[in-house]
Amino acid sequence: MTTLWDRSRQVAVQAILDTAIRLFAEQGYEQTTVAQIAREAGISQRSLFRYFGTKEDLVCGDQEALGELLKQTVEQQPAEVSAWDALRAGLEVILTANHTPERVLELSRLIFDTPSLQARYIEKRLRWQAELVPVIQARLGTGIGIGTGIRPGPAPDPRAKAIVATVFACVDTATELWARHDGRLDLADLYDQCLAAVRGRG
Amino acid sequence: MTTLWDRSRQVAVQAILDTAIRLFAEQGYEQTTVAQIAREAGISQRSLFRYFGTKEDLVCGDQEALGELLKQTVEQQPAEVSAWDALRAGLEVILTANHTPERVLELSRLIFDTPSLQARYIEKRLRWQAELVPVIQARLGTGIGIGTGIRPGPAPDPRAKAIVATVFACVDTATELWARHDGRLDLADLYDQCLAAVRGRG
DNA sequence: GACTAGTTGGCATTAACTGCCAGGAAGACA
DNA sequence: TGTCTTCCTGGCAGTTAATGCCAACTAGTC
Repeated sequence: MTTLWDRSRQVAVQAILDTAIRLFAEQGYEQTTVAQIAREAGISQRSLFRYFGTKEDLVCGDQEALGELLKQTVEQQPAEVSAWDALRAGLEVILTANHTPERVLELSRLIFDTPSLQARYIEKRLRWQAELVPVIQARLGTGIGIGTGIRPGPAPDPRAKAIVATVFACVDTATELWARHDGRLDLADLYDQCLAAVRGRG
Repeated sequence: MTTLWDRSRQVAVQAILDTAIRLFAEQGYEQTTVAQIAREAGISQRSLFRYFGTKEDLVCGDQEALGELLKQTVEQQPAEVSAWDALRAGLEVILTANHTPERVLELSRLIFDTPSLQARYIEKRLRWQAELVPVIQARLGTGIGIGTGIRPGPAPDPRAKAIVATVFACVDTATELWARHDGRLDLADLYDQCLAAVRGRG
C-alpha cells in the first residue's frame, strides 16, 4: 500500500532532481552549491542530504537499482549463452529501461565533463562489476575447459574479472563517444564496434 | 642548477609522503585527517596543500610523470609493432620504473580498499588513456585496412579508444588480484592471462 | 481525540580546501 | 657585508560538503 508519505517523498525527490539537473546544466556542477539547490527546490539543506546522501548522488544516484537489474538479467540468460552475449543482453535491457534519451544524454555529458562526477560514476560502476564477476565466473566454469585451471586454492582465475572489466571499458568508450556526438549515433552499434576492435572479429 | 629551495622541497615532499602513507596504512585513509599528517610531518597544513593539491594526491600524486613515460615508450615502439604489443611494452617499462615493490604493494592495497581512492586513481588513469588514444590511433591507421572507414569527418573511430580502455581494464584487474595476493603472483603473467581471456587466444 | 512513529528543519561541528596577508629565508647585487 | 628582490611559509578567516543532535511537526493508529 502506498502511503501519503511515500507519495510526497517521490514528489520531493523528483523536484530536487529536476532543480539540480537544471542548475547543473545551466551553471556547471562545481559552480552549483547544495544550498542553492535546496533553496530553489523549497526544501531544507538537511532534508536534501537525507534524500541524497551526497551531492554526487544527485547525478549518479539511481544507479543502484540499475545495477541490480543488470545483474538479474545476466543471471537469467540461458546457460548456453556465452559470457559475452549474456553481458550484452544485460546492457541491452539497461539501455531500454532508461529514462528519456534526452536526460540520459544530459547526464552523460555532465558526467564526462566533470572529473569528480566521472570518478563517482566509475566508483558505482566498479560495484556493478564486482557483483557481476561471480555470475560470469559461473558461466565460464561450465562452458570451457581451458588450461587455466580453477583450483580451489588461493590461485585466482582472472578471466571473469577481465571480461567484465573489458565489457564495461567498451560501454564507457561507446557512451562517451555517443555523448560527445550529441546522441546522433547508435549506442549499441558503437559498443559492438568497440568490442569488435578488441576481440578482433568483425 | 639545483638550488637549496629545490632540495628542501624534495625533502619536505618525501617527509610528508612517508608520514601520510604510514598513517594511512595504520589507521586507514578516511580516518586520517590532513591536519594530523601535517602535524606529524612538522609542516603547516597550508603548506601541505601547496605541495599536494588534494588529500588524494598524497596517494595517487606522482602518476603524471608515469603517464608521460608510458606515452613516450609506446610512441617510440617500432612501426611494425602492433598496438597491443606497443601498449604492453609501455606497461613493462612502467612496472620496472616503479618504486620499491613493497611501497607499490602498500599503495595498491590502499587504493583498492578505499573506494574514493580507487575512483580517483581511475580518474588519473583516464587521463593517461586519453593521451594514448591518438598514439594508438596512428598505429592502427598504418597497419590495418578494415572496413571501419576512418573518414575525416565527424564519424569517430572507436577502435583505438576501446583498445586502450581494454588494456587498462586488464591492468587494473591484474593489479588488484596481485595486491590481494600480497604480490606473490607475477603481475605481468596475470596481465597476460587477463588479455588472453578477453581476446580468446592462449 | 490522544498516541506513536516517521519526517523535517535548524544549529553546531568537522574536514577538505582556498584566498589573503604578514613575516622570513634564499639568492642577486652593490 | 648590507640591502633589496623574490620566493616560500604559516596563520587566519571563510566556503562547501557532510553528519549528529534535538525540537517541532504531521501522517497513520487506536
